[in-house]
Amino acid sequence: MNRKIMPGEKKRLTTGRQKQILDAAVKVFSQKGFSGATTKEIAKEAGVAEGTIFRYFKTKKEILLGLVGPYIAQSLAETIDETSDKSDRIVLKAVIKNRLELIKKNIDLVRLLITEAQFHSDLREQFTEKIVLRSAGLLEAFIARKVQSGEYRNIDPRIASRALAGMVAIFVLWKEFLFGDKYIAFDEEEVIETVVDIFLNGILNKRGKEAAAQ
Amino acid sequence: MNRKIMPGEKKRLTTGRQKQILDAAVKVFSQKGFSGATTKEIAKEAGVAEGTIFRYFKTKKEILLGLVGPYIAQSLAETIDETSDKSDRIVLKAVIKNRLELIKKNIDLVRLLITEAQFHSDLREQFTEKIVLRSAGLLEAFIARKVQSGEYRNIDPRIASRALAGMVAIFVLWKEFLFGDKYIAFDEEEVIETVVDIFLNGILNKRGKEAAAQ
DNA sequence: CCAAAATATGAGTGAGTACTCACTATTAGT
DNA sequence: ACTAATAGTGAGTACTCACTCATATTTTGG
Repeated sequence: MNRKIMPGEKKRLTTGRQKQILDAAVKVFSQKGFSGATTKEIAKEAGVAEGTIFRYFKTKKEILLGLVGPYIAQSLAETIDETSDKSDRIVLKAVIKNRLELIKKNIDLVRLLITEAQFHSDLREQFTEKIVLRSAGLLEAFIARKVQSGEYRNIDPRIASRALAGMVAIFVLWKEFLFGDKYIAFDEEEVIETVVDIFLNGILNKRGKEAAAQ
Repeated sequence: MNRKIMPGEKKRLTTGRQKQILDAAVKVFSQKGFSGATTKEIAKEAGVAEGTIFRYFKTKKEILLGLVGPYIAQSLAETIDETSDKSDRIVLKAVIKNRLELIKKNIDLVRLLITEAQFHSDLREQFTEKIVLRSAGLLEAFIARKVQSGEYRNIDPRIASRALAGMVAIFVLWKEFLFGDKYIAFDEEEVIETVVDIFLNGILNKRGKEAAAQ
C-alpha cells in the first residue's frame, strides 16, 4: 500500500525525478523567467514527458515553490564559521570568497530567486528568511562583536554589514545580471582585495596602521 | 496627407497617446513582468482600447523597447554637476541623495529595466550604455581626479566608484525589490551618512582628520 | 457644415499554453 | 510467472493571449 521507507532516506531530494525536474526548472526559469518558461520546455530539459511533471507538481507555480524547501537549503544555505585567530583582513576575504563561490556555483538559482521574488510573495518570504536574513545575520554579528570590543568604530552593524555586502554584490550583479565582461572585466581577486581594504580602513578604529601600498 | 509638424515639437513624447501607453506599460510590466503582463491590462491601465496600442507599437516587445529612447532619457538621465568647492563629504552625500530621489521617483521603471534587461539583450544594451555606464562614468571620473591629486589613496577608481554605488544600491534593492520595511526599516539619512563616512575614511589619504563621533 | 482623412474601437482569430487522462511500461511482492 | 500497484507518456482540452480588421468616432480643412 505505502512504499517502504528506507532507513536513511526520509526526503531524498538529492536524487530522483523530483530533483531532476527542479534542476531543469531552475535552468529554464532563469533563462526565460517564470512566465516566459513553458512546462514543455522544462520537460524537455529534464528529459521526461510533460505529463510526468504534473505527477510531481500540481501546477507550474508549485514547481517554483518546490525550489525553496530542501532544494535551496541544499544549494545555498551552507554556513561558514571562521572563528579563527587570523586577521580581519584574512577572515573577511575568506568569507567573501566562500560566498562568491557559492553564488557562482548556483548563479542560475540566485538570478531566478532575485528576479521572481518580486512577483511571488511566498517565494520572497522563504528566500528572505532562509537565505538572506540568515547570511546578513552572520556578518552583522561579526561586525557587532568588533564594534563592541572597540576594534571597529561605533557604526551601526546592520548598516556596515550591508554596505560591505553591497560593495561585493554590485560586481556580481554587474557581471552576472547585466553585462558579463563586455564593458569591463574585473579581476575578482583585485576587487575583493580593494573592497575589503576600503571597508576595513573605513571602519577600523585608528591606531598605528599600515599605510596603503603604493 | 502627413500632419503638420509644429515648430517646437519634433518628437513630443512628453504627452499624447504614446506617452500615455508607455506610462501604463511601465506600471503593468513592473508589477507582472514583461511576460506576465497582458496587452489588455496595459490598454485598460492606459484608458484606451487594446487595438489602439497596436496603432502605436507593432508588437508587445516594441512597447518595451519604446521605453529606452527619449522616455528613459527623460526619466533617468538627468545629470548633476557638483563642481563645487564644498567638501567631499557634502558633495558625495548630495550626489547620492540626488540619485536616490531620481530612482525613487522612477522606481517602477528601474525595477522593470533591471528585471527585463536579463532577458532582452537589446533592452540591456540601451539601458547599459545610456544610463549605467554614463552614471558610473561620472562618479569614476570624480574619484579618478581625487586619486590623481593625491587626496585619495591609490585605488582603482573603477572599483572604488562601483563599491560606493554598491553600498548605496543594496539598501535600495533591499527596500524596493525584496522586503519593503518588513524586517528592518533603515533611515535613509543615517544610511547615507554612514556609507559616505565608511567610504571616505576608507579611501582618504591619511592626514590629521576628525575622529569618529562617539 | 460637409467630406475626407486620421484615429480609435473591441469582437474575432489563430497560435500556443497549462493541465488532464486514458493508456502503456516498469517495478515489487509472492 | 503472474498480478497489482506505481510511474511515465503524449495527444487532447479548455482557455488565454498577442495581434487584426471591419466598423465607428473624431478631427481637419475648406
